[in-house]
Amino acid sequence: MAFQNRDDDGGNETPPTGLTTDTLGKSLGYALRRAQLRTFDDFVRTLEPVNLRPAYYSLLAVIEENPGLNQSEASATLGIQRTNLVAMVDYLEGRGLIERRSAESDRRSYALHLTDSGKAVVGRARELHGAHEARLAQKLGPQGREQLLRLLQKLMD
Amino acid sequence: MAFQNRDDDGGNETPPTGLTTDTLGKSLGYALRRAQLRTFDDFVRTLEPVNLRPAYYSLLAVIEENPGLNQSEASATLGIQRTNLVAMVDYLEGRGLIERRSAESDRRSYALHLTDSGKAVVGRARELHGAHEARLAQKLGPQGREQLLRLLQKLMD
DNA sequence: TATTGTTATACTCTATAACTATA
DNA sequence: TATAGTTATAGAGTATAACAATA
Repeated sequence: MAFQNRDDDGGNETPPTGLTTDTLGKSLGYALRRAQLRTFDDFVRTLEPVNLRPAYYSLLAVIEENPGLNQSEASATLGIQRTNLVAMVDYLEGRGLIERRSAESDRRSYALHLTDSGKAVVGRARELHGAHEARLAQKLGPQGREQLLRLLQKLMD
Repeated sequence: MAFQNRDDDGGNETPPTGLTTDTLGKSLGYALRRAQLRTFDDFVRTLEPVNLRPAYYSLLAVIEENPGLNQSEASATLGIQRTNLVAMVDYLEGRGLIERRSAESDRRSYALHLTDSGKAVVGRARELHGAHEARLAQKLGPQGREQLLRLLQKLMD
């Protein structure tokens, strides 16, 4: 830590300026945010070969695992607003990765399905995702990853 | 976990739909993102009494700890673009919480300082921030917080 | 030449209100 | 009445290019 602090303290940010950031350096919320942003950034670059943003990949993955679900179910599962999901579905449908099939049981809703092309893309994306997760696991160590998952789960309660 | 899964697996999201989310449920990046968003949301509400967004609070805190720093230093420390910091400084100056003093050594830059009003507000904000951090610590347990900080630090390497 | 602050701009993500067609 | 999908819209947050003043 090339980062001078009057009083010793454990985990701290390492700003490139050499300035003091005691308040933020001691903040768990801030550490969580910075780590998430850096991890997310790596993931965004990871998915570039398939030209998908993380949210779009997550939508494809949910459709793959729950073929025929409707848009309300997809948005609720992903924590996205129904209204904001529309453009995402439009986009993926425009790329020919998914399709809206009119549901026979409820004529208001669409059943979402992957196309063959979509299945191929999500398969390739899943490989890239796996490499990203492996990179994180390597940083954390074997049991560090499980520890982190458990602690993050506690934050969700 | 009121959330059926064919195969047993440890840490998983708990979507309100009952749909399967194996890919996302096993993803550390996704867990990190969801936990950060929830934590951030709590922090946003925490700061409402002082009418400050988290980024503005972090700027006030950095100025408090490094009085006289310039905008480039502030933006680099916080990981914000210089260009995007301008409106933030404008806003806080407009509220009378900080001031731009012309730096004698370098006439291009401003020295940022808290006003007396700014010191009072950041003091109150720090109390609220402390309550937020205490809430997180309670969810994680005594040593859980330190574990999490250490693991997040590993992600930053 | 390089740096500080600045403006303009654009793109993504997110949130709300209101509409339609169905249920 | 309520729900599924949709449109319009607005607010954050973030990113790049270009400029004037100063170093």
